Amino acid sequence: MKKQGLSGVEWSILNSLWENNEMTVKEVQGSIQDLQDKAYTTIQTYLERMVKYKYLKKRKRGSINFYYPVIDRESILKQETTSFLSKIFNGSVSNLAAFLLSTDNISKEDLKKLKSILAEEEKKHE
Amino acid sequence: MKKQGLSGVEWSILNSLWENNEMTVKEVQGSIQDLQDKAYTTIQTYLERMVKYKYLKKRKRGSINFYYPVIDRESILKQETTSFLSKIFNGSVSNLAAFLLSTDNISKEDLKKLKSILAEEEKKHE
DNA sequence: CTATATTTACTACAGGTGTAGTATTGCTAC
DNA sequence: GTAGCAATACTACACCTGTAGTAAATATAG
Repeated sequence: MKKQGLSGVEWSILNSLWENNEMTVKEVQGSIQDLQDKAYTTIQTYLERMVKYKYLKKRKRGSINFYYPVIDRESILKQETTSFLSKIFNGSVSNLAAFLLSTDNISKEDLKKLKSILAEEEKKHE
Repeated sequence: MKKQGLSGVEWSILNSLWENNEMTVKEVQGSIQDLQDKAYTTIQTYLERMVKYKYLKKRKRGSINFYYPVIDRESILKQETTSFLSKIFNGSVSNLAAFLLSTDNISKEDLKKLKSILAEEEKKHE
């Protein structure tokens, strides 16, 4: 079968690795709240599978494995966003925004930030 | 294990059913491009599993099964959107918008629509 | 009515995914 | 240098998911 999109945990792991460049199993576990109560080998399995699927590579320092990302954050972001938007909102952010507004699912702050981002964009293209 | 989010196909099926109230296997297959070249029983399996997971129910008319949705479109939209945004964009639409703008991944039309939706909202709250 | 086609109900199977156990290897503190 | 702890490598297992085959029931055309 084909690998699905990234799961929440895989995403957290990637975020940690993008920030820290390379990490051991233990460090990864330490950095992610949701993994705190999981078995050490569970995290190991995640990491090994992500290597298998070419999201990561590993390198040994001494006898310890260090994992590091070999995929680009921006391209994954784009891929996940595109697939989400096209699946649910016919590919359109404005549809998403319309939904959030009409159902009151956006915070005041976020709405404000959204407006200011767009205003900013406006300026740039004057 | 836990059911993942809705797959693309499941989403299409739900959309068809929300529009048509109830449909047979054949009708579902006919209504979705991506299922055209799949075996009839593949669609049947999708539908039966969606019944098992309580997205749908079925009712017999004569000896034919008709499937219909028992979940609310809006609540699923909300659930999927929330989980996507929190997974990838820290729960914030403005982060998503910022990403799309900075990487030039939004069409002119969509951007225009987005602005007009926000302007509209502005008016409503005067 | 009977041969054919449709539909259902059930089964199957490979690969994904969350979760973790076990055996072995290697490090560390006496 | 050895007992114990930590890390690696490997294996396991149940449920998910895409895909579909098969047998039995039912409808349909002639």
